Amino acid sequence: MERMLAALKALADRNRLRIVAALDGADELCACQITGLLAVTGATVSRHLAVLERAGLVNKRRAGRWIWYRLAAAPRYEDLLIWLRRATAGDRRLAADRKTLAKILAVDPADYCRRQRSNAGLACARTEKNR
Amino acid sequence: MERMLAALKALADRNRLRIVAALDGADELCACQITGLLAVTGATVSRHLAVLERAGLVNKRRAGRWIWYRLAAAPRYEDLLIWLRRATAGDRRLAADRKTLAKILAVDPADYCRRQRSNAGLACARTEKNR
DNA sequence: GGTACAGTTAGCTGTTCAGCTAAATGATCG
DNA sequence: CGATCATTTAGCTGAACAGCTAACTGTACC
Repeated sequence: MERMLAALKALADRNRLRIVAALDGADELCACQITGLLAVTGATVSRHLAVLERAGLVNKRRAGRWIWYRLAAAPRYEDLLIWLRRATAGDRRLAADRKTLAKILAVDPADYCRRQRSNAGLACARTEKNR
Repeated sequence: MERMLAALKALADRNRLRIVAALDGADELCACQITGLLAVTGATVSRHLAVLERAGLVNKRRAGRWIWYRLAAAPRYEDLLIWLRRATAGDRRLAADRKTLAKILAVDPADYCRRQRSNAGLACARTEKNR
């Protein structure tokens, strides 16, 4: 029950749900790309990713300076993800996220991270409002 | 996304998860029986049930003095419940709840509610600890 | 080795929320 | 009607937690 509750609590947050949906579309993203997508601080994203990892929902992989995250292939969460996909099917916010993510993925990750650091407000970030 | 988040938040609480599991076993329960099961205040149970109802997870039905709750038959939450059943399959706490619930259901509801009011600590309540 | 860089951790603030008690509501029964 | 009973609402307290800034930890590149 604890593990299950951890998973539900991990998903019961708007930004973490957006992260999971994004990872479900693109299969691997670095923390920096997710930061750009959500338009929140890197520190905040880092904590969200830690919550998702502790719940066993995502895995991380270090590659040099970057850390890449992907959805965990846990049979335990198979049905949950199936529900999640259906329930998010027509969602506007997530549709917008997919468009933003496509723009982010079109750029080389190294360039994207550098640009994000120098210029806090990117195209994707400017159009989003949190809360 | 809002409705979905509401459902996830509703389930991301130990006692509400116990309520849903209980309703999934016995198909209809009155607030008083749930209060006995969880061993918390009636006021607390009432708020939990309101959260579950607002999320569309349960329905209520008034019958005289009592109010009966049951799981909503919403296709929207079908897959979620499927996952929930599998994920809770071997859970000890919920197994204990099922035993307690059997005892509660063995008594006439009217008697049960009256007895609960006069004597705060019932057999089922004494053996449970919250948090 | 020093600098720059990706990500994390620490510490703060404001909000949300689960639990309680006490008062209110709605329904039955004498 | 008045009493009683099942449930809800109001108001409180303490814990959990999302967001931020600033300081730290590794890693790569010069």
